[in-house]
Amino acid sequence: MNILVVDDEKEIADLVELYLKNENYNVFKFYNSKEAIKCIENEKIDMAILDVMIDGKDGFEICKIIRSKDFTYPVIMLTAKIDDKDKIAGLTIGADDYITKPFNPLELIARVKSALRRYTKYNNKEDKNIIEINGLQIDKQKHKCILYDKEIELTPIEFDILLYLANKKGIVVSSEELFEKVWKEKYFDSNNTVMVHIRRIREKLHENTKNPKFIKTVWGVGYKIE
Amino acid sequence: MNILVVDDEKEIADLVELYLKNENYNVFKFYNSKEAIKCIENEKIDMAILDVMIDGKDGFEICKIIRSKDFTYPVIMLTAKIDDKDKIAGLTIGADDYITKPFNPLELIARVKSALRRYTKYNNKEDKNIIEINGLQIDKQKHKCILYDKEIELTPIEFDILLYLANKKGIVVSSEELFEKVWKEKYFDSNNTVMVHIRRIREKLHENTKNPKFIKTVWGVGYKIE
DNA sequence: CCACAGATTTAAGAAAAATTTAAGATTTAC
DNA sequence: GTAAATCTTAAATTTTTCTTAAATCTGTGG
Repeated sequence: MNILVVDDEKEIADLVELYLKNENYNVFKFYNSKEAIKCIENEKIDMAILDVMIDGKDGFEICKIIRSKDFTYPVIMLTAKIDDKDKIAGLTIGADDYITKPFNPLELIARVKSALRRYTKYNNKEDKNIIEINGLQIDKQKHKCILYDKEIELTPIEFDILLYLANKKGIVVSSEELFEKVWKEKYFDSNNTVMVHIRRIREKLHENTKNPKFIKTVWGVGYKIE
Repeated sequence: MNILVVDDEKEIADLVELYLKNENYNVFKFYNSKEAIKCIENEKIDMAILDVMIDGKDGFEICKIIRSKDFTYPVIMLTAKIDDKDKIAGLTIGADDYITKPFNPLELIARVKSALRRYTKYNNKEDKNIIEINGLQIDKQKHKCILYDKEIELTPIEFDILLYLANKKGIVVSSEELFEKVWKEKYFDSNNTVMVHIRRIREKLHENTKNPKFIKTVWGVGYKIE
């Protein structure tokens, strides 16, 4: 992991470098913005730690440059101020976190790790938008359903039913509840439309009729997915 | 842990999101109440942080909606005012805590953690949804019965009978009471349907016929579980 | 130890719940 | 405005569960 560190206060920059190297990160350290900007263009950077440099505002500038070049890695700003407004300003130009000086070394490391964790996790998968159950992936955002790497085409209602069940993984849901949540209407008796949809979903998921793997029937109660 | 954040001030919402993500919470963030309300219905939320939005009162409304849908997760309100009356109003509609802006990030996180700790402790797993008796677990929500880590498949009536007995652990229940509670009908004489069900439950629980471990017969009175 | 009331077992038919099917209605997309 | 896709309805079918009733077993008091 390569971390860019920029601070015109030599002591601070050196200290940050020390802590990071201690954790086995590779550090590109600069005391001015000019060289740092070159580095941004030429090296593969995974994260930046920038001083806001109260007077010169170099830190903010560097952050803007990073984002303007479409790099998405995390940027942490260092500042002497403890003003919330400053934080807001920094964050709106694309910084991910803020650390006020003087900082606790452990806090620095914790935030660095946390930011990297988030970054790599986010860059790994479309994470939170996908629910995974046993090889069945439901992507809420893309409104897609993937079974063992093959997309299953579901109609809107089918998708909603499956999603509702998946969100309640393991919990039994009655036809009535399912109907009222998906249709947002009152349920009336002898309405087996939910059942027909369940049937079609099972068909599309290639469920074994006698022993479904995903949508299970709980007699006298409802359905559950697990 | 999924946390819903709603604030029409983008900077504040973004800031809250940042701090929460830093602590590895999953955040659903909205700048308006309309989408947020949809989210409440469709996602599994563990906590909400809402701006009171002094003028529009959207925050209060969202809180009311959450409670009206019987969600019990904690709700924290954000407000610029430091007016005690507002606090009282908020708390009476079901908010759990109050944070005044500008807030200290550490305070925010501390309150979030504290509220979640309280909530999850109260809602703790074996909570009121699982009854345990001697290695026999009855999970009402999942409608499951587990004996020594193996699931036992019970029919609806069997499940209800076992659950009724388990809820009255140690207390003797007559066939008549059992029938009327489970079937919700009047009991008539020479009705041995309850007994047949008891038999099948015992069979499924692998009860020793001569000396049942769970459902015990109290001669001339009824059954009890202990 | 016998009588007998209460409890259990059994199996088969009845009932209830879930599934399947297909046709017609509705919605959506072009 | 039409065709295709999707949804709803209703009836037939299948599956599972429940009830009944008769035969059998068991604990209790005389």
